[in-house]
Amino acid sequence: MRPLRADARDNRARILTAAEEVFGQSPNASTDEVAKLADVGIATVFRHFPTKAELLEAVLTVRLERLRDRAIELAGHDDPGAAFFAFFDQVVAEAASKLAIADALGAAGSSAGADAREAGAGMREAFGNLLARAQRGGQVRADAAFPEVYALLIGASRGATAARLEPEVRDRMLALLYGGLRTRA
Amino acid sequence: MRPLRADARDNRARILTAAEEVFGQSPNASTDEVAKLADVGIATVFRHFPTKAELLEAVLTVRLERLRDRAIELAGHDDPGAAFFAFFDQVVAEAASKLAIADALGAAGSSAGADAREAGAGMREAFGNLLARAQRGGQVRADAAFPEVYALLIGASRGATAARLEPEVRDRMLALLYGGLRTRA
DNA sequence: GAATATATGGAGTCGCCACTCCGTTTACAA
DNA sequence: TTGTAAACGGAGTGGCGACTCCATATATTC
Repeated sequence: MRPLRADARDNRARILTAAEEVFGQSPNASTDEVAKLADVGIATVFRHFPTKAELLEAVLTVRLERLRDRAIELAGHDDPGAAFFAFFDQVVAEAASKLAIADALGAAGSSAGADAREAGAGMREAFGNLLARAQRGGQVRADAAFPEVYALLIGASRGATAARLEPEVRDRMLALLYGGLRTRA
Repeated sequence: MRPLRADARDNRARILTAAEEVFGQSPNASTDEVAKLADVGIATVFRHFPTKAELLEAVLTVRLERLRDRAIELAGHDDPGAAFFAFFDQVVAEAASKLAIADALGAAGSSAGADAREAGAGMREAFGNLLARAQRGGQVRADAAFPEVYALLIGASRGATAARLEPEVRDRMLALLYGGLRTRA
């Protein structure tokens, strides 16, 4: 298929941005709200994303890819333990301010379109890599397998989101959690 | 106000049970479904619970009270550490099979009617009591304050629910988490 | 076993929201 | 320019779901 016309490309990008904003605030907002914020007719939204689900998936995919990139970036750092926990921190912190990221994390594995599923897999792979490095570096318990560590990541994200934690409480919660993940002194 | 007529009392109870079942499966099911399962007209549901929110709140309240009772019961056990972790286990296990309980936990503190809020407070108090005992018994780190421990409970519940964990993964996740909560050997 | 206050069922009503239709506008190519 | 395929906007449309109305039924009271 031919490349998009310039205005169409612009609109598509604006719609995605608006959707991320709107659904970040309240995940079951209406498509109209997205159109309004993007300053675009409703039909335009549906032309680019034929279904609300596809729009949501696109937002989700963007988020997951961003997290994956962050994980890859952190994998280059000197201290693998610090890198691992920094990533964990960041995911949880963003989840707290953006409701949808936690849902994104949850949905990514199971009921989602191919794009989102792929993005989720990429993100998990990058996170798994951070974990493996931190374990080789002796900073994270070697007997902690990926699935349960990932479950903790999702849980901490969703918990922080649901409970609207004060930042200090969130940090103390993570400190307790990290105590379970770290190797013993 | 006068006591309910016998049939009305029955119906009310059946509606509550049906609602717990239905909303446990999918939290945004329609009121009709509840009516169908309770074998009652829609109007009857709305007569007893004038609003969908009130129906949800009633379900939530029942759940919270049940958890509180369980916590109180466990507070009588010999081993306070075991009691604490048993409660934790149970909440998480139920969350995994009943979607709504986690939402319940999350919503209980903030946006909910007076009944649910009160039930939530009662439950948290009972859980706090379990925690305090386990700390006095030297089985849980004394420096873990209630808010972050509670946040972990919610997080673990929501994480287990969202990720549809295999039971063994869930158990290993909890083992890691408990490692952070327990006092060091 | 009436009389009557209480309850009931289910056919409506109403608003919201995902999605479509089509007449108008706009980017691009020649 | 001008022709035209590509995009656009926004007024529909249809369906769903919360909530109401009221004619009927049934518990309770005497």
